[in-house]
Amino acid sequence: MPPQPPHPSSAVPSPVGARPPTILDVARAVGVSKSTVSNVVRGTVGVTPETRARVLEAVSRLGYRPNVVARQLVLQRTNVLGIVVGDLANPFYAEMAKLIERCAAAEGFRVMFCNTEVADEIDITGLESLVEHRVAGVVFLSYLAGSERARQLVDGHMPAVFVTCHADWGDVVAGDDRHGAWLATEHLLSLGHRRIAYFADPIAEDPADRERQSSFVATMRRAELRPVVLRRASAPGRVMRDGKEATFAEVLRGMDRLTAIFAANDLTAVEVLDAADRLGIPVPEQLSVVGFDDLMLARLARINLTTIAQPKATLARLAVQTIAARIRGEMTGARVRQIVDFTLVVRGSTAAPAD
Amino acid sequence: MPPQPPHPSSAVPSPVGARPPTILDVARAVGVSKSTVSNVVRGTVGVTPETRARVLEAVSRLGYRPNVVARQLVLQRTNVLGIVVGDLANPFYAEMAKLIERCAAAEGFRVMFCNTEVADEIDITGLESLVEHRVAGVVFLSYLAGSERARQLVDGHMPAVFVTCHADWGDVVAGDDRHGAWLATEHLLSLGHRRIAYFADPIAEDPADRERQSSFVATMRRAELRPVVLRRASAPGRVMRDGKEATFAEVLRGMDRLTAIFAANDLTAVEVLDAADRLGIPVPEQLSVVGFDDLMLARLARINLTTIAQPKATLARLAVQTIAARIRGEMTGARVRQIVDFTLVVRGSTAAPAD
DNA sequence: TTGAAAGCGCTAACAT
DNA sequence: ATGTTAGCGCTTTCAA
Repeated sequence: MPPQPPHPSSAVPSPVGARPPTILDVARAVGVSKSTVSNVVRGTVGVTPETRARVLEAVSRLGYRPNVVARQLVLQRTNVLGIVVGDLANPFYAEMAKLIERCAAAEGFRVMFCNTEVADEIDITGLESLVEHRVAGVVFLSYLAGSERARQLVDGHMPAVFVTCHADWGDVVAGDDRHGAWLATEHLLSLGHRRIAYFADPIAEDPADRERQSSFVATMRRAELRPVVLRRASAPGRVMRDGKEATFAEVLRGMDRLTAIFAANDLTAVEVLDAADRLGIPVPEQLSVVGFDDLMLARLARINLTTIAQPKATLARLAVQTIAARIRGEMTGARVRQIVDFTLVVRGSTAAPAD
Repeated sequence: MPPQPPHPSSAVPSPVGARPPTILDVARAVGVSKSTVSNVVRGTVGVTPETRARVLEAVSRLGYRPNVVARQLVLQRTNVLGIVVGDLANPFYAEMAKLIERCAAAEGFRVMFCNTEVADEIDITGLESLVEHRVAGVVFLSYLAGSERARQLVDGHMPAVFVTCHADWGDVVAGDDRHGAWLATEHLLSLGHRRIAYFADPIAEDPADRERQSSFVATMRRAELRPVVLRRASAPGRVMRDGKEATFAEVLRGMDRLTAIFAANDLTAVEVLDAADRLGIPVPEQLSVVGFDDLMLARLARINLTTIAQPKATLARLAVQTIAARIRGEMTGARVRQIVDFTLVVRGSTAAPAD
């Protein structure tokens, strides 16, 4: 669409006026040296109240704002954190991104986002750009192990923290996925379910997903039950079971006669709810569903999903505190794994099986 | 929670090694001058293929990456866009943020987010920080008119574009809220509804909300019907009607005997669905609901919300193209308003009224 | 085709 | 208490 005619009341917008005043402009206006202005601006001691007042007056009169770029160059460090996130449109990452931005601001850091899926070995231009901007550290909200190029770029150059994901070359802040999956599976078992399937995340089968899956399998085996693992097939409404494609209906009603499904995350769980609705299978009467993440969406009356809640605010806080401590050099030595607890949130999508 | 003991296999992480190589390191390694390296790195003409090859070899051997901070200082401009967003946890903003980040990357810009609610005259430290970082331009995803301080900070210093929000001092890329509201209201009218209410956004009653509301009122008046306007009260399940507080049930079943509600946005619409569900009022049989935005969540089978779709990808693209053109000086002169079309998406939350 | 040198705006050590 | 000065890493004339 071509630009519309100008708005009636429009003025010429910001001719992106003369360059913003520098510290030298202020110094000249007051009749002092750059250093004095610098000292006032940075709030260091040793400036006469009277000089300080004159400087501050000029600062506000000229609208002076320190040029962070110049400061960063001379200080050899930035106050910018790089945030690598796989998909901001995924509410889980969006919530985490917001929390991290808030915590970072509280610690005096700005954030630069990069929506590149680091899974992609090919396109890590986003990360490269972050590194070229000399971000003080990188927070990975998603990271697929074995991204050697990503590691080369960051490791040894700046601190990295992995939040709800894992790598062996940086600090990790994550939940205990094995425990979470155990909570979910145990909840279903204690309700009396025996024929339970795990529905893997069709998008990113990352280490977290694999942990959840293997913990589900182990828990089922311990109960002497046969674990079934499903994943979405190419076509909607179709799933893969043991490498063989089938319809959702076949799996649910067929030989497995499933009474419960534990989904890798809430988004996947909602897909399961949708499929069940379409097939006329009532939840939770005929099918119990458990999700993972406790997205806002799981709380909606119409969804009302039993799920495993991640303490997002805690994860974000720990991640930012950790990387801030590394950046400030307050924390040195071996990398650290901080594991937070998941909790089971029982809502309306689970009940005792009918048979 | 205190840091856990180090991971068994942990090595000391990135001692944040020696400073990254500079252009001078490369120059010395090859035995040429800084300028030559600079010319090679930036791909300018006039370098012997042979020298170029030797420089590139050293670049990759030393792992040299240009320092964008230094480049920005000398060039007197950055390739960073500031994005001001009210609430990243709101899926609409999250989706827009993602799209804008993607478009910006395609145009060669990085983005720096700032989750400050610009409504807040008090806390615009986020915007201040963006300005101090000398971002090349600011994209406002939410802006409440009258934020004089925000205007002071940005106007006249760098280009600004307002996406799905409005201000009279920058370019605007938005949908036609009046038309969208007309589409929604007309849809309900054509289904036969006569007693329809508008449910205002309880959070941010911004200009877009007011446009939708006044268009709803005008459309109703044109049909010689009485427009009802509701907004959420302090307590859940309670609403304000004409300044008087009432329960949702009273409003729906009481004197207004509403058969349809047009909500300011999808999130508000979902609140209405929740309330109706709790009251045992079937949707759409007893109550039709229309939302606005077409969030991913509106598509879920369990929500299945009739709504007005914003062309988010188009909005993001136009916004980034516009600000990029301003930054590059390709676009000068009066500010521009680009208005995109909304479309009605009919789903299962609307039907003809029962009576 | 390549090199030397100035300078972007700021901080910090040192001098006054 | 304030001023002087030397860079931070890079781009960009201008010379060679």
